[in-house]
Amino acid sequence: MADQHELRDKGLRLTPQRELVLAAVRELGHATPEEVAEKVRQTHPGINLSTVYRNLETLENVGLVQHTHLGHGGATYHAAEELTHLHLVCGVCGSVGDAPIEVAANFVNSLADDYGFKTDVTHFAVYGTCSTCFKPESK
Amino acid sequence: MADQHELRDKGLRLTPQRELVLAAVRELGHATPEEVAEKVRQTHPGINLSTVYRNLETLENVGLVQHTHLGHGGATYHAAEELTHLHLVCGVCGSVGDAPIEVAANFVNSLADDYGFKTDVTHFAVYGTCSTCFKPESK
DNA sequence: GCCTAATTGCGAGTTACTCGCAGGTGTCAC
DNA sequence: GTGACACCTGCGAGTAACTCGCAATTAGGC
Repeated sequence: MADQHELRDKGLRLTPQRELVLAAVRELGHATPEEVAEKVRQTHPGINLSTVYRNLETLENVGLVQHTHLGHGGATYHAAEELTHLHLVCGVCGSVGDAPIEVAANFVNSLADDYGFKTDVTHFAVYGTCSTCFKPESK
Repeated sequence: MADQHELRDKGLRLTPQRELVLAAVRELGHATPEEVAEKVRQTHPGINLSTVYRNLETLENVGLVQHTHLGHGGATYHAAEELTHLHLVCGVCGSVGDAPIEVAANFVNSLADDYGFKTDVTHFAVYGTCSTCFKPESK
């Protein structure tokens, strides 16, 4: 773990709470702040929700985690090194699927060429209907 | 306006408040529930925020308006007939640009072919950095 | 070990909605 | 035009998800 390095470089400290928040994000894959808090409480019951929110923000500034909007409204956090796929959110069943970012390569390039817009495909989910829900349920 | 038709078909009524909410959405283009409420209050000051929220939801069920996630968390509403473009949200300056849905056609097709996922590109914004913010500001 | 600034926990405050209820009012039937 | 009913509205209370200020604590450099 060279996480300390990332933090210290910015004059930040590596506290037990911060380590636990980062570990929780890494372990959970996708997680809302509340889920992270719950996970952290398993090993450090006294941790405050504010602390979780603040650490998530701090870790994001440092670049160790990133947030994504999967729907509803709240943000979902990921470890930065996991962000190699985009999210397919099904509006019917609510499931979240993954797809490699390469699928969007052409799309990203068109946007860059035609609009000068540099897209971060992983930040927002891709909304639609998954194969399971789209197939006419017989009837 | 055949809006009445859409509503009555589902046993719903066309009240003045409902009409105003729909008119406000059409006039504003993109609007948050609060912006809609403010707009409606210009001609009908007594309208309640709950009423705006409920009507937005009702109109969405009927298919006259749709909501999109442009960022932050809250939803933004559009008249259904206006949803012919996708939104390019700049993470730096916060501006919202438009691009025709055709740009995403290939992307949507790949997702459909490879994952059976039927994408609704307009539901979530496309996040990134706009041309203005991306160009190194001289300096 | 000491000192300073970054952090934490806590409680209060804010924002954006959501809900239940009682009275009001479009619509349809006649 | 009149009546009746179910849909709507306004209102106030309630909730979820954060955010903030502050005093006490503690990581890290020396």
